[in-house]
Amino acid sequence: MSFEPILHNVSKHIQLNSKEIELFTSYLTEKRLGKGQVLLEQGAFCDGISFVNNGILRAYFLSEEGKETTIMFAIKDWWVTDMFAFTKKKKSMLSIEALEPSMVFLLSKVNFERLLLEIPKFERFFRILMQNAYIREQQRGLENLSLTAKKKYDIFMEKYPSIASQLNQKQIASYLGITPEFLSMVRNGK
Amino acid sequence: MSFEPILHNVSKHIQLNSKEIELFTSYLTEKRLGKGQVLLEQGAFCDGISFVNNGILRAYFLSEEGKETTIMFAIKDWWVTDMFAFTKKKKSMLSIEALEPSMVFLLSKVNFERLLLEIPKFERFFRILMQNAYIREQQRGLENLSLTAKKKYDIFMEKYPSIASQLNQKQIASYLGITPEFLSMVRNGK
DNA sequence: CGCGACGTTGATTTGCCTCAACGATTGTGG
DNA sequence: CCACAATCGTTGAGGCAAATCAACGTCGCG
Repeated sequence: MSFEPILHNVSKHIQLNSKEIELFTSYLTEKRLGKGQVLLEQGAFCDGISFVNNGILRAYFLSEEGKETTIMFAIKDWWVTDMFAFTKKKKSMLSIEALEPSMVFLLSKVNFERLLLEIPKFERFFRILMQNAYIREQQRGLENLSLTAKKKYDIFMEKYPSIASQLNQKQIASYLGITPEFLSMVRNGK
Repeated sequence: MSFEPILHNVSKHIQLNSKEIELFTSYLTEKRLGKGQVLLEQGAFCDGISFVNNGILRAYFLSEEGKETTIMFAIKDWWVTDMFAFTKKKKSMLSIEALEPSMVFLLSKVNFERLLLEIPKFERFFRILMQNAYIREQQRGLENLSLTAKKKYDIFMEKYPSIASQLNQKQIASYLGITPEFLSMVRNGK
């Protein structure tokens, strides 16, 4: 169990001394997920925020009509949670599942709050994280409103090639907000 | 020129002493905008982040084909900027205009950074702000991918009645990502 | 080997767009 | 205060992007 990847991630924005590192890592729980295993279930409470050490996760919303919409994929070096449920202490809107065997470090809600109090530098860290997440979501929202499926697909492939290569068509389609059948058309240029 | 509204906004998440209040307010610039006047122009550099004291602003993207997509409306007590351009020091993707005579307090990029260094509590404040913005955008993105125009309209009207009442149909349509003509259909249930 | 998930293709339908015409409302100069 | 233009909202005809549903080939895996 090496903390190197998560510490490297944190060090992108803030510097920790050895005492802080010790405290921070003591707040983390290692969690291993098999393929298809669920990290968070829609409707359940969201106990924390996870850093992906390795593997690949998918966060998605399942509508009443049974339609799945993928909110995000998370690979190595990404943080993932249902931020709404996490923040507002409401039941989760999203499910998060492992698409491949994965390992995450879970920072529980309680430990998250402790961490912010005890090492205020983490306010800065998460401020930057949230700011970037906000920018990404806004950009994606704009693309979804203004672009055609083909262009959205091209952008996705260009932006996240390492993610895309691990996904099947159904998963990509559910991220783009189109059907697998139509994605097939788009890809083969019919 | 009263700082009361912006101080009240800040006090929702952090407490400032009188010295900090003095420093903070010294970093703000009052800016008055006439109806239709532009706060930020697409392609220009984004000099700061603005708190809306009164009035109503609209942030939108203008595509090469001439199609406008509204990213957000901002009324009293909201913060608004092109977060992408602000953060990455790139040229602005968005324009921001006043729909009515408005007054904002501008916190310049330089002062923003100074503020974070000099009063680290503001890291917390903006962390919470960004976190909420992220949640909003993610939710909206989900709605846009999974819902029909009618439902999106209903949700918008329910969520932001005080904003909606100040908008004409073209503006609402550009926020929902549909044409004004189609919004007319939706409204009159044809 | 055979079954079930995955991808492809086609026919039909639907949600929304485009363009154009036309009333209603607003604003403005005389 | 009126006349007229400009903007705004409505309606309709026709078109296109994407959905739906169904059939079928392929492949990996028990």
